[in-house]
Amino acid sequence: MLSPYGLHIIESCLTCKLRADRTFCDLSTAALQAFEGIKHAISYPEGAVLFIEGQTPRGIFVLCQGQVKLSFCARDGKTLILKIVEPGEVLGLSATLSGKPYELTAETIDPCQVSFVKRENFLRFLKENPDACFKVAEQLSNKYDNACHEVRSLGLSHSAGQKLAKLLLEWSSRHAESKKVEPRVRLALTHDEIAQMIGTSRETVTRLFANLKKRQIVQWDGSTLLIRNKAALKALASNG
Amino acid sequence: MLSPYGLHIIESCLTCKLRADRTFCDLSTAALQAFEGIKHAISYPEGAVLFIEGQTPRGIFVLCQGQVKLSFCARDGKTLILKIVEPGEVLGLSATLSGKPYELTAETIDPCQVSFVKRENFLRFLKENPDACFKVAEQLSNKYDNACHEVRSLGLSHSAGQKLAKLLLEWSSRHAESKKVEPRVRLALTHDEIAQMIGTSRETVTRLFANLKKRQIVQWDGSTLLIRNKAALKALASNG
DNA sequence: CTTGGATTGTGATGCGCGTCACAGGGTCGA
DNA sequence: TCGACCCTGTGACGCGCATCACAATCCAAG
Repeated sequence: MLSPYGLHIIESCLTCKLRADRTFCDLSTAALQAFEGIKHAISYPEGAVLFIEGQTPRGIFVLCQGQVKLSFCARDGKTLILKIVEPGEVLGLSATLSGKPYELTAETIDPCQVSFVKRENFLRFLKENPDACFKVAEQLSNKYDNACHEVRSLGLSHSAGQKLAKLLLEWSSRHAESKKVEPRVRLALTHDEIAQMIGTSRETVTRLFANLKKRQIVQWDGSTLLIRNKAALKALASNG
Repeated sequence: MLSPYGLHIIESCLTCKLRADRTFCDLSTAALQAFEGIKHAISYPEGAVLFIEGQTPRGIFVLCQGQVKLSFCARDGKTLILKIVEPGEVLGLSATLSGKPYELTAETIDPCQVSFVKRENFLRFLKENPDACFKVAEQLSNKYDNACHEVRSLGLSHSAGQKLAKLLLEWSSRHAESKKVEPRVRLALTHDEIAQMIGTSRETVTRLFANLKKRQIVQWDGSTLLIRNKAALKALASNG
């Protein structure tokens, strides 16, 4: 079945084949059926905003397909990207649980399919399904761990170059097509967005990449990045 | 009863009078008894290390009394303090749940009383006590929220002065003795530690304080800080 | 009271990088 | 095919702050 934005919609969680790979979705049969009863499958185009930091939480969004950008935005327009979320992660979880405002903004960067659950339904669901509650704790652990890494990177790095090196290494270990000595990373982000991920300016990113290229450490191949000298990159990233 | 380090030890969670005020500890009777059966009450002197980032998780530490410093440490010795933990918070929770290494280091800055629970016991306890599991999720929400604030502050601030202003305002809203126009904050931290909280150098903190004092925005009174012009401080902190 | 160690206060210096400004390319729609 | 728009590349300039190097205090312990 095709949705408005060209997605192949997964109709039901009960028959979803991707479920086993996903931390949260792999629930007991009973919990899964309860979840199926309260969730709404929604499709979003690229650039849609799921929620904005500061809003009172309406509920959670389980990302089924597509990618979502999580970011903080300052009043002067400056933006900081916390991470790009992959399918399987639950968004708005922390705020929905605590009732405090969403702490960041979630915006799709692809066409996305999402399972939305209203706050009161979700809280009831958790009370009635202990195993789901445990999964939620696991999800939150991962989120916390992730945020801690960002704090480390932002707070302990000595230079923008160091932060960029760390980011590239992280990508190569997460998304690389192979575990080879020279990993390739598909990269759909602009220099501006990369700058927002490491808290620096666009020009600096451009200059850093130019430098890395000159020193034969990385190389562009269309929209994929080839890391030619992982050791050198590690040296740049080290300490912190 | 007095412990080695001059603490008034709370013998049992079942009779602990502070329980109701604390997010995690306020469990159902059944859960509380189960918890009582697996916890170990431990006392630490000032400067004791509960766990170090990178260690495989041994279990959780519920802070009953005292204060604990959570920090990241880079290989070059540079340190970043994430927060000072107050009683009631559960430490090492995320790592214990996920099995991943502790993401930061926890060190007492007071004599502390702690309830320690071994990892396997704690996980079993959670499986058998759904309400505790929910409390854990709440705790993790708070931790995540907290980490997000730190990311915002580190990543979106334009200057060290801005970060310091934010920190002082946060303290004044959390620890101030009164809600008055000129809040007082007890402050046991050195300039060096404050620098480590906002990711800057000690000298910068000294200079910033000198500046604030000259402009009559803050004022020292022994070990308490008096905020004389909260509006000005807010102006300095704004944006971000 | 004295001494030694931690804490605070200040000047000088230099580099990183944010910011402004503008010049190519690449893409898409009219 | 042309213009509008977004992305990338590069130079110039200047501020913020890390760093080094001491001096001035403060405090606890002998």
